Amino acid sequence: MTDRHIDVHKAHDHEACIDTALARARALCDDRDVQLTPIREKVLAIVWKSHKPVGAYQVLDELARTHKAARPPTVYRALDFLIAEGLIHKIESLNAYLGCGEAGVAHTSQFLICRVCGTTEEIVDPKLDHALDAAARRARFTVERKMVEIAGLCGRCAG
Amino acid sequence: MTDRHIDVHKAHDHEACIDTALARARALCDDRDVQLTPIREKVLAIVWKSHKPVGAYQVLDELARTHKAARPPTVYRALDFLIAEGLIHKIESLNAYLGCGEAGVAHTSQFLICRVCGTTEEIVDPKLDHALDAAARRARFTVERKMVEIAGLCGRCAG
DNA sequence: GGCGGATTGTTATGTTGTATCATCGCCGGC
DNA sequence: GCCGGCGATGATACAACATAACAATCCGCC
Repeated sequence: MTDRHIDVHKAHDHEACIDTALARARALCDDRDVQLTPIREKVLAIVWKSHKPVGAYQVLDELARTHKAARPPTVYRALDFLIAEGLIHKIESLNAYLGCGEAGVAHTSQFLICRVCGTTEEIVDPKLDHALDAAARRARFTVERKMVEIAGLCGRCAG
Repeated sequence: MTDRHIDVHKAHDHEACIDTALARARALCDDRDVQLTPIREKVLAIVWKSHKPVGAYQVLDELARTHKAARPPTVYRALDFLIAEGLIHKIESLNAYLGCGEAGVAHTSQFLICRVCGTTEEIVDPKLDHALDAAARRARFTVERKMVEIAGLCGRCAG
């Protein structure tokens, strides 16, 4: 496999980004015997159009261009499916959705969200993950879902 | 100062909890020369009625019992003030608000949210905080706001 | 007395997310 | 062949969360 950990802040071949994500999604759904239907795939492609979280109604607007019957439930059902399959994440502090760069790999939601350009980078930091687990264990808490969202300035926007 | 790190999952004198929070808020606002007006204090008291995050419209319903003119902006303005002064936190994954147990002390938002009973514990974990900073630094990211929300089962509900 | 800033009142609207029931297409059992 | 079930989608309505914009009020201060 090629290195998927690209720097989202730098110029890169984003078409390839999207293609990789879609191909990966198809493979994962196939493995799991779940259906990546045309609607779901279109929604996934829309979410992947950038490295910025996208709102559900923004997805709806895009989807409606090629799918006139699209309504809020159409979009939310697709988003729910994609989240359940680990293909996208919800960014809670923005009520928006972002393609998962680590689909198929167990990991925690950890994000760096640039306040200026909106670009949101998913990071995978085992030490941070371990610190989360340790904190929960200390409080006798059984972890089901971990959310880490760090807002601020990306290197490009700060520099 | 008495130990304010009580175990929110255990039975405790919650009236004292509220009183402490309100007294602390009054003192902090006084120090800072900002006004903890009756509306703001009422909203703070409502948020502190439990250790579960409370929605803005739930606050509105409560507030309206004693303050007929209350409307959504009334509540959101009070909540915004309380957040700005560090007296409450917003729990992003629930769109709800929780009294801050560490008001006046610089700290990161770190929460353990029980899916069953709703009780949400604020934790202050310097190691976790450091791990967040380290992860951001590694990505050349300037941190402005850190949010950690861990959802799952509290010790009581896990059995 | 009146100016200015902070707070609250008031109305309307924008944004995000769900409930509910109907319909469709497919596939396997009989 | 057909029928029953299931997963997916269509369609309407509504609930929940949040803000815009402007008016009115209060209060300290010159």
